[in-house]
Amino acid sequence: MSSVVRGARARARIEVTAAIKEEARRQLASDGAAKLSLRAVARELGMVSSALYRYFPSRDDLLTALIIDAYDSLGETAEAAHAAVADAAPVERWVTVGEAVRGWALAHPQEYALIYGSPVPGYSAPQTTVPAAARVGLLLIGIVRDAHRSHALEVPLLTDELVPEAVRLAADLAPDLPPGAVTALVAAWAQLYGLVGFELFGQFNRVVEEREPFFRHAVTRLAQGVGLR
Amino acid sequence: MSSVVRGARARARIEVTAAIKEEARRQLASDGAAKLSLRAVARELGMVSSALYRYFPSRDDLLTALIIDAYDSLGETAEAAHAAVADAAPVERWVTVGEAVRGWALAHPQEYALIYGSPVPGYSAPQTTVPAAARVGLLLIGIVRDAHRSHALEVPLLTDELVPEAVRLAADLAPDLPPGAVTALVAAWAQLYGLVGFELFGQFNRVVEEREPFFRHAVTRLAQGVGLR
DNA sequence: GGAAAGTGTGAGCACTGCTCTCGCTTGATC
DNA sequence: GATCAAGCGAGAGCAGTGCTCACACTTTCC
Repeated sequence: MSSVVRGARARARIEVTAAIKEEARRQLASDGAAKLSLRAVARELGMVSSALYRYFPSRDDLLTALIIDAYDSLGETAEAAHAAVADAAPVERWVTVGEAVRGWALAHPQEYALIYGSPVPGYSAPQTTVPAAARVGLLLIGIVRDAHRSHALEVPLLTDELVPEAVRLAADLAPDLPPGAVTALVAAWAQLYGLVGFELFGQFNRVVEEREPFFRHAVTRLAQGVGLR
Repeated sequence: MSSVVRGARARARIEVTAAIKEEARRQLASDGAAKLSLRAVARELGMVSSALYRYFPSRDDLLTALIIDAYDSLGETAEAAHAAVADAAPVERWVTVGEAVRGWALAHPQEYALIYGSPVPGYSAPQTTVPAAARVGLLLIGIVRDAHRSHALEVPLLTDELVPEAVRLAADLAPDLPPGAVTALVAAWAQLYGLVGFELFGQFNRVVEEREPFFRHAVTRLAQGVGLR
């Protein structure tokens, strides 16, 4: 992809594409993914609906673009929050990332639902979304790796029944970490999203009163379970 | 509500209602909640679409009925699995319930997405669903309570910052359990669904290879974190 | 038996995603 | 600099959706 914008037409295309995504994001935030309507977006932008298909070949493609943006926005938020405490103790770094994820989710519920709730049924996220989706995971791996390198990681034990190969990530992204740590890390990663999802989707209504301290407590224990101290 | 079916008309109504739900469930399972169409259900049943509104005043009401059924089906499955190991050690009972939830989710992905994924956007589950939704939670509470009564529960510690009142459940459903146990229980409950959701919605693709032993291991550690032995 | 309530019919409204043809404008090529 | 293809917007149109309403018919209740 060339970074040089060749002419007025190319520049206009970029602007219109951005405007469409912006308006779509607005409608997504206010009404949810199911009610996101191409026609309504076009109407709001003062163009006819068929013109919009010059920019996104289908509704699903527009949604995919929004999903990637959402992953990036979440990843950026988490990375920024983490950067502010990069030199702190591992547990604090972990908790900070967890709280950043929760904060972003509460601020962008529909976008969170789009990426971590049930994927819009009948639609499976294409491969393009993978790199953007991995950002928070990589952040967590980095924290555990740092702890391990400075011998501050208490490696969790593996049950007998669990073969180390169960978590493929070990061989791919974190070959330097012991299997027990990777396993615990992946599980904690998923569990973090369980906590956020339950709060966001109302499962904690009439159950958990003080959400924020509860989350901080739970996510701290999650960090300890991974072996961070 | 009278349990006596008064006449042919009342009996027919029950049958038609059941047939609608059955066909709707079929379409839900095959195409997902978003593509569930009243007209298609009616078509399949050989009736005109407007007739269906005599039974369910709106699409959302039909969805609500399916949600309640799904909660009940999940609860029933979990309870049945638990009953088979009711006399076993607390950890085994816990793991059995967890595996039952996972098994049901894998067998009914769309229904699981309907109740634990993002709720269908623009639609918030009415109060009617609450009792059905609580069944698995009550099961888990029962396991912890039994362990506590037989002095087999290692009560988890609470961090200073977390006030015991944070988890309101303590005062309502399990006043006999210590706050630390209730807090850990609620967190573990949410985390269980994080594990199931990540597997179901593809987040473990290219990450976790051997799903079943991984899940068993993670959910066992979850039980231990609650204090079960 | 007659009034009232319940049930199915078909037309119709407003909306959706998407396609296709038509012209206009832009921009690269000869 | 003229030419010609590619990019773009407009508008009509198709098939589908949720939902409403007036109408007829049937069952139930008084």
